[in-house]
Amino acid sequence: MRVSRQLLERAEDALKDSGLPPLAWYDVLHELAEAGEGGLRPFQLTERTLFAQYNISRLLARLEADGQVEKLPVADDGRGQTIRITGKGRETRRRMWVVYGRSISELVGSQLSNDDLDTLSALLGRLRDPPALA
Amino acid sequence: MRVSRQLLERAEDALKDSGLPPLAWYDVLHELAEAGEGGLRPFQLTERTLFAQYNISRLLARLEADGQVEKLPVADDGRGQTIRITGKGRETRRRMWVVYGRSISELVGSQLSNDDLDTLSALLGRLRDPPALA
DNA sequence: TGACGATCGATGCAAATGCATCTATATAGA
DNA sequence: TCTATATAGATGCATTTGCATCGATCGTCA
Repeated sequence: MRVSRQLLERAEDALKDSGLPPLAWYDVLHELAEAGEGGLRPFQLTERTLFAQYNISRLLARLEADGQVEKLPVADDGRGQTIRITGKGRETRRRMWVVYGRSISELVGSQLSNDDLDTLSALLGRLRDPPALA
Repeated sequence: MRVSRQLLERAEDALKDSGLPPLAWYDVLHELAEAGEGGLRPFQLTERTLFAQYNISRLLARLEADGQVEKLPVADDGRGQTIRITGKGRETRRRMWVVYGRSISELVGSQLSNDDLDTLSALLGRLRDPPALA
């Protein structure tokens, strides 16, 4: 927990120092960029990013207000909408990755060998989707 | 990052379900309990917990308002104060640990062997206090 | 078809966080 | 000693989060 908090803080600081938006934006833009032109529904973003539903709702409102994403009605579900990344959004993501990627590389990559990284990744992977608490 | 967020969320949920305060309280109460009767200065808590200075300031105000800690003037520095945990604070920490400790054990302990835990701990340890970003 | 519970997404309000700044005391240097 | 600078901690204000709930549509089942 302490290590993750420290790394997160460093990465956020690096973005801030470069005048870029917070990591949360990156997480969403990244998922949307991977999703391509088809876009994603907000509830899919909620699942993939681990942000709470209301958090995604508001984050998307900010992203839309800033022209990073656009909201499209979805044909077969009157409740829903599809979120698609815009050109500006792709550009933002790219610029954030320059800084974020460098942070990861400096904070993590330079401290551990490739074998270490494989080991760490495997161990942490076993902690994903842990069983529900009793 | 994803794993840490998931674990953190699960632990917070477990505390909430038991009607207990958030993890931040535990972090501070834990440090203060370890410090003993001598207590700690707020800036020491800032260093140890990785909370921002203003965050500690307000967290301590809440803890004091709730009787979990007490603020004492400190002899040799008129600016400062010493924070000491109260009996109630120790009791809160104890009750939180029952739930928090069980979460750790279920979410982490049950997934990894002792050797795995040693390995993980060593790898993460090498990521602590990373070099400043360029 | 009509009623009912479930799901999608938004939002009012309270609490917490982040940022900048402030007050007060301490320390160092002329 | 007097002044300048640094450090400890608090706080006003804007933004974000958390919680509960709402409105709207969907799916199911009588």
